[in-house]
Amino acid sequence: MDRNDDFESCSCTIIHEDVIKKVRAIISEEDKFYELAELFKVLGDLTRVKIIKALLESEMCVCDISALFGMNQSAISHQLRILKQARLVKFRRDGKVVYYSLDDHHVEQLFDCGFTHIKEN
Amino acid sequence: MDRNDDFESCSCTIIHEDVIKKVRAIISEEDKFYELAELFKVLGDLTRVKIIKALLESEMCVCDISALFGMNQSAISHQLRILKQARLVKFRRDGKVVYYSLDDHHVEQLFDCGFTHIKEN
DNA sequence: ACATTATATGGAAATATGTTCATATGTTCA
DNA sequence: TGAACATATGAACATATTTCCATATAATGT
Repeated sequence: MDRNDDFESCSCTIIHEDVIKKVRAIISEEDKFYELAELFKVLGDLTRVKIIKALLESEMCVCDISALFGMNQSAISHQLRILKQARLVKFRRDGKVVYYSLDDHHVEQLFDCGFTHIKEN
Repeated sequence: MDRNDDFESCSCTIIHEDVIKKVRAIISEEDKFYELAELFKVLGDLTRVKIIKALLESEMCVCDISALFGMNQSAISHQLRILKQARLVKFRRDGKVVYYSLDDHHVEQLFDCGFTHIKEN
């Protein structure tokens, strides 16, 4: 079952070269996975998850969100900027007030899928 | 300073109370969203994304993964522990070798959904 | 028992991240 | 024009994260 092959980049002596070869292609797609990881990183923060969840219900201004979560306006602005850069939210300005809303409907699907995992464990 | 006492952390005077009321329920579900954010946080790292992608193809031992990515065995072990704690991977021991494999098939769906978002932007 | 090998783990260092504070920007209205 | 207000942003700070190093643990074979 085990193959003893020398492989220079690892000090281990037991390497399954057939497996490595099969899976090696994913390294060439590293950029793709970097983007995916970046997306998940954006979603990997409680404040941002709550903002998205709130925006699933209704568009909201920065001040509403700050009030809703009892958080600093600055903190919310910073987080909205991250969500904006990830193209997850968009905004419209109405006078002094800036309203944010979701820019991607896949987020809901991602959330549902995430919850499915959580519930199964 | 006139301040709305209901929302101590926000000094804004224009608040859309109806919107706040509508969305307020999500605060009571904070634990749920904390778990979701934690899941996304685990997926929000390139090394872990690559490990998962690799394990989608085949079960692999720690050494294989280290060799494949040209990374320290210790780094891989630490990352596998995080994935294990999130119940995303499982392992079996065969002598000295520990083989890791995926423990959740929803991950693939999450990845697909993430890629859909990335492609649309 | 001892050496070897694969993996796990604690600690340290470098880096990344989230929040707050102070302040800037942009808009409205007197 | 200038005051008031909503939002944005840079800097600073505290905390979290990732990797590496050294070493521990576990399994195997001599």
